[in-house]
Amino acid sequence: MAGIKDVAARAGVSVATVSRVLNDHSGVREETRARVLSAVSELSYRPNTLARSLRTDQTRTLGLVISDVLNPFFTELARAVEDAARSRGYSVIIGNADEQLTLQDHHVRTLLDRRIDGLLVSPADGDSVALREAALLGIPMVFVDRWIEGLDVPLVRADGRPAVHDLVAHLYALGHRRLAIITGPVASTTSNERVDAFRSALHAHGLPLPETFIGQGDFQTASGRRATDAFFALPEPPDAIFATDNLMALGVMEQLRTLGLRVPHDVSLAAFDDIPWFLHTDPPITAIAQPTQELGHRAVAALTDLVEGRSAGSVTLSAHLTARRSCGEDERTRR
Amino acid sequence: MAGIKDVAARAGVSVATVSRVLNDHSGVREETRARVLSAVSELSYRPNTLARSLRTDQTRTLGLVISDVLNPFFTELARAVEDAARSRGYSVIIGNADEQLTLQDHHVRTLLDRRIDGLLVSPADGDSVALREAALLGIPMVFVDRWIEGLDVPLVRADGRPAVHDLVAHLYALGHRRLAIITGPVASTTSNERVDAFRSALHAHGLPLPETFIGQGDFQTASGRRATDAFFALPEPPDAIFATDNLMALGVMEQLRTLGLRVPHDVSLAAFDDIPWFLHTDPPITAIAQPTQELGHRAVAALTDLVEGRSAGSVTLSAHLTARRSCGEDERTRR
DNA sequence: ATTACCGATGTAATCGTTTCCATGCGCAGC
DNA sequence: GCTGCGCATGGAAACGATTACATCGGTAAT
Repeated sequence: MAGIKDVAARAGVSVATVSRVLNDHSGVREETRARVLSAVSELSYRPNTLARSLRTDQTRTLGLVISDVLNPFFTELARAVEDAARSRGYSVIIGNADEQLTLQDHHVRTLLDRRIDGLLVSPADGDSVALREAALLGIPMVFVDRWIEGLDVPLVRADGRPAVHDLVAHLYALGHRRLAIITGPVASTTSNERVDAFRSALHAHGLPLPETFIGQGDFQTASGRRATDAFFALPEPPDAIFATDNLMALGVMEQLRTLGLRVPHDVSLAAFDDIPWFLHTDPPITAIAQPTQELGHRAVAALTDLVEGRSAGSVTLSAHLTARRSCGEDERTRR
Repeated sequence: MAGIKDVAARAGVSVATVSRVLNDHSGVREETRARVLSAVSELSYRPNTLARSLRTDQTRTLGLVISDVLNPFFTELARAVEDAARSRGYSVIIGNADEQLTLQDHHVRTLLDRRIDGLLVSPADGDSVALREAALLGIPMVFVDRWIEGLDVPLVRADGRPAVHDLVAHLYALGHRRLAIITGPVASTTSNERVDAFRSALHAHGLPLPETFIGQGDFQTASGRRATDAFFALPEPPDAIFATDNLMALGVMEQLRTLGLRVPHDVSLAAFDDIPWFLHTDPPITAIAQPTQELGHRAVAALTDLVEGRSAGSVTLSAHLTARRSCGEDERTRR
């Protein structure tokens, strides 16, 4: 591949001049610029970003660490992030942590080794040494969707609590009284928020939330299956299940099918995070939808602010309930 | 951030020695190595990969360009690729082309600018200047799933033709005679293969494939909706629809719902690419499943072979039909 | 006519590594 | 007591860009 030297030689100028043209600095005679430009295209020269970044100490690259690419919510988020970044002239490198701390830290380190300009992260459950270090080092960083307590990092997320209250009210109105929830990983901030909101909403309706109705999940499909199994091993199983993410809702459906139970006849189902398929499942699933795209855009906006030396604050958007048939029929949802 | 010089100073050796320890070259006294190593950890030094790559001319990074991250098939593929690459000590940078040639070329160029060691690509429909150039430049490159005619690049894919024949036989056995198909982009290799196989299978059963039963799609949800609309504007609509990817199948379902039609009562539906949700849609959807994970692994194996100077050939795996209720009931699919 | 300045360009240091080559030292062989 | 050799280490040149600083005509101001 041709280097800047080759271009300089071909155009009969010094490398400095070529560089000036490439970064359009002023003070290059129009005719010289033209000569350089044609040398560039004749050699189909492309600058080596490694060398450039090494010298300038900036990569115009953002790192995005998410906990599970296979989760449609994160896929959509990643997509939105990439769009927003590209329109600002940044590229994005994605690291998929698969809900594992070690993998997450591996990606954080790899990204820092690549000298990304900023880090967007939706941290997995638990304490991350790498993230703590990065924050201390002053790497521009923004949390999206999930966060880690005690770190002074801006957070872009949607507050799901009002929507969870709406969901509980909806279930209550439909006559459900034995409501169960499937959580994410123990220390997951989003999951905890959803569980707390669920508990407080139940309380407001005078309903209990027994320990046995809290299924321990990990945001993965298999845990939805296990929790469902446990619920139906109880003498008095729940009459409604709220899965705190869409993959676990899939697990619930899989297991209900195995157990020969029908939704909503035998048990109702609702999920956090709405996805296109929920409209076509049997039955369509009631879900709480987050403004995923906007989350992505806002997060990138905040991060680039930080990267470019401006300040950035946290952003809280809101989620909303989309009622469908999986919780039983009522006036609103009948079609 | 600490550099190799700081480590050298701290350990009281030269940078050359530090480098030797880091890349564990032989010929460093055990005691010196220990001193260096402790300096490294005291300063929590991490090598600057930009500088390293600049010097060594290798990044241990693979580029993956796919046409649509939001398509579950590609998400799963990307995931498998990342896994396989990581286990071989490579990282992966993903570029999402969104089925647009210009975006695809943008990503290819960006990746080459980053001096990735090799390129894995599932090209979008049409002629790609950037890919052609890259191939000519001798960048190690492997196609996965889709390919471009006339380029001498190894291809890792699944041959869907036998499974398409199985599907047609299945539909025929269930009494369907008016079979329609929704294609991908016009020049898409995979889509063409699926259409050809479909046509030849129909022929084998003595059935025609009128132009009006070929819906022009683009592998995106909206095109599935449009094609469905067109089919049902016909005086005699089809009694079975085969969508050549899962997103278009989603579009078909959306539009059928709008039109008030039921599957499989009013029309049957089948899709290429199986995804977990197909088991839980109403009704469960008959699909042709590709060995996605293995595709990803094989593709990475081929690419790393190329990168590391070995030779690599094309790989063809096979896809298989998974019959469910969306084409009507029969012995096999009843449960 | 001298000075001062400006606009266009070149020279060379620099970024953080790797790696070729040189150096110094101890020891075996003669 | 040399010579030669191998081992551990250091010095310095790359890699390909950016950029501070120097240079060099030419023109305007005095």
